[in-house]
Order: sequence, then C-alpha cells, then structure tokens
Amino acid sequence: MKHTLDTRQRILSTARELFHGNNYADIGIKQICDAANVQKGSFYHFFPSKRDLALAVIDDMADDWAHGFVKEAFDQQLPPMERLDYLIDAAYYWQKAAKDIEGRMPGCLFGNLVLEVSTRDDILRAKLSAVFDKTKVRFERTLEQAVETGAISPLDTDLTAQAMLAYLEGMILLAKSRNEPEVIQKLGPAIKGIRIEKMH
Amino acid sequence: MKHTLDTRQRILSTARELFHGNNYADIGIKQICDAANVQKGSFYHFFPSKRDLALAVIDDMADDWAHGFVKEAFDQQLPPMERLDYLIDAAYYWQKAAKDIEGRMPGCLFGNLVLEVSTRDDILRAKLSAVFDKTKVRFERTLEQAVETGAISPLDTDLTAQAMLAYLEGMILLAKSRNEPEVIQKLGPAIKGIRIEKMH
DNA sequence: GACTAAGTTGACCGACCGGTCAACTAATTT
DNA sequence: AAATTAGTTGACCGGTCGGTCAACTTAGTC
Repeated sequence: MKHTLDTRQRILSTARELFHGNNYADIGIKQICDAANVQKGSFYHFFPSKRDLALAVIDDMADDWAHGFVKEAFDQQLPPMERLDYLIDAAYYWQKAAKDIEGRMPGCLFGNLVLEVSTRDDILRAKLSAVFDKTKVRFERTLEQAVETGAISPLDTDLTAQAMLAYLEGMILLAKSRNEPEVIQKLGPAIKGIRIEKMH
Repeated sequence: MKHTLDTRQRILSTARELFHGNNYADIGIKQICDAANVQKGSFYHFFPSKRDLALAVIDDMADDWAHGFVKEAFDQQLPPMERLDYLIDAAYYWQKAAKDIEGRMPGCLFGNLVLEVSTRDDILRAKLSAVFDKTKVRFERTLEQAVETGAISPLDTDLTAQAMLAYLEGMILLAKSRNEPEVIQKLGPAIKGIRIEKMH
C-alpha cells in the first residue's frame, strides 16, 4: 500500500543508472538502497536477488530504449538508410551528454553487461542475447525496406543486420576505451557500407 | 633465489587465464594464489596491488598476442587483404577451442576488461586503449600496403583501421552474447568491405 | 661461518558483500 | 473493529574481499 509502485520503480531506475555508469559487480545492494532511499528489507521484498534485479533492469532499459531513441532512429517516415544516420547521431549525443555530466563515457549497458556476466550467468546472458536479437530485427526491417525501395541492392538482410549491430557495439567499445564519444561520430557513417551478400 | 621468476610467471599466467575466462572483479587474489600454488604474502611481494597485477597481465597478453597469432595473421608474405581472412579465422578457432574446453566463449580479454573497468580506473583504461591503438596500427599498415599494391582503392587508412578493429571487437561481443563462436565465421568476411573515405 | 638480501609463510585485519528475518506500520476487506 | 495483506524497518548473519605483517627460510657473498 502507500506507494508501492513508487518504491519498486525507484529501485529500478536507481539501479539502472548505477549499473550503466559503473559495472555490475561493483554496485552493491546497499549502495542501490542508499541512493534510492529504500531499506534493504524493502529491496528484498520486491526483488528476490540481485540477479532478478538485473533482469528487471534489462527489461526496463530495453523498453525505454525501444520506445525512446531507437524508435525515433527507426522512424518509418524517413528513407530507410537515413535512419542509420539518426541512430549513430543519437548514440553519439547520448554518450557525449553522459560524458559531459559524469566525466566518462558509460558505453552501452547491454554491451557492458554481456562481457561482464555472460561467462558466469547463463540466464543473464540469454536475456541480453534476446535484447540484441530484438535490436537486430529492427536493423533487418530497415534493410528489407531499403531493398524494397531500391535504395540498396539485394543482400543477406539477416547477416548484414547482425554485422551492423556488431559494428555499433564495437564502435561504442572502442570509444569507451578512449573515453571519446567522437569516435562514434567518426566511424559511424561506415555502418551504411557494411554488406553481406546472400549465399546461393 | 630459488625460483623467483617461476613464481612471478606462475602468478601472471594463472591470473591471465582466470581473468580471461571469468571477469576481473570476480577473481580474488586468494583464488589466483590457490590456483597458482602461491601464498598470499608471496603474491604481494611481486605485485603491490591487484591493479598492478592487471597491468602486468595486459602487458603479458599483449606481448604474446603480438608475437602469436596476430603476427601470423599479419604475415608479410601474404597479400595484404588476405591477412584479414587469417585474422578472422584465428579469432574463430581460438574462441571455438576455448568453448570446447570450458563450455563458454571467453571473448577478448582486452574488450572484456575495457567495458568492465574503464569507468572506474583511468590507468587501466589508458593501458587498454594503448593496446587497441597498437592493434589498430597493424591494421593500418596492412591497409597501406593494400593501397600500394593496388588491391584496394585509396581510403582513410587510419579511420578504416579503427573501424575494422571496432567491427572485430563487436563481432566477438555479439558472439559471446550467444555463446556461439560461429558468429565470427559468418560475420567475419565483411570486415574486408569496411571503408572510410579520406576527407578532402 | 657471519652477514645480507630475496623470497616465503600463514595468521590476521577491518570493511564490505549478498541475503535473512522477526517485529512493526499502514491501508483494505469483511 | 477485527482480521488480512502489502509494505517497511534495521539489526544481524556467515563469508569473502584486498591488503598487511612479523617471523621465517633460502641462497649468494665476503
């Protein structure tokens, strides 16, 4: 009663910020609770374990992501291939803004988590893999439309979409290693040139 | 005395294996010591802190890497662009072998570390950034030769080399998220098609 | 064989970790 | 107003963390 949803949501968004800006292992439940103004017992009332929190955070972020800049970036009004420019732009400005505030580039929450946890927690790994797959599908739909409208010649939309997603994550990783969001700006445009031909 | 170098090297290579197969935060000094058959005091005789160990491990790995499959992959005897195929192949078989033994893909030690530590340890971040830069230079030299021999038309070798490295890391990340080294095989060949034109 | 320096040992430290729990408060149902 | 349920509190648990330290062994030097 009182403000149940409030508390749960407060834990969720606080954890998301902390996980994104730092790394999973370093953020303790105590720290999340303090930052969210919640007592430890309350935390465990809503989330059975830290891992369950992580799963919820991933869902939360994936939702916001799909309805937020990814939606804009894959705006159906735009010519298909131009959407990719918007995506790159959105990624750059997001990282830039975060760096201006916190002093360092957080990178992609999903990418960060994947490399950190997937060797020791197969459930988290699978969840993150599913998020990537959903993102891949958005790339794929865009490519399909680009082929339909004649903007690009036919290719393997599945593999090319995977390759573009890989390139996006790789750019963010490289940019994070230098703490320079500009890397995304410089390397980004090449994403449109990635092609994998259909096998016959 | 006795076998100094032995002990230090044993710590180093044990830590490298553990860091690569798991993640940095989860591997404790006690665990490294047990696996290397070394006492904790001895550990701190050689390494002032866990971070110093990490720095040494990165150096160690970067050396082996440069003299190992990276050297082969960038074999001067091969036509420049063919070297990239070797690189992809080497990456695939390495991950495949690791998965067959351990049951899971470890990914790239440098990539793993970058995403995990670079938001909280600027020294480690800078070190890893330097390793990436060295690797980038190898790509760049290859591209320069490819242009010279006429295998590809002129382009921005610096940016294209960065883009290829990003793509490589991104593929490994995506493959790790699915625990499927085959992703590298499927997406790999597209690395040769990545191009960033020179700005005029 | 005395002296020095390098390397080794394992007990120990305070801090913090994820997680538990019994007692409590407040809103809803009947 | 009694009973039920949802949410909250904070002390507490065993275990592990990175790191310290004084005592010890070993090897090389004169």
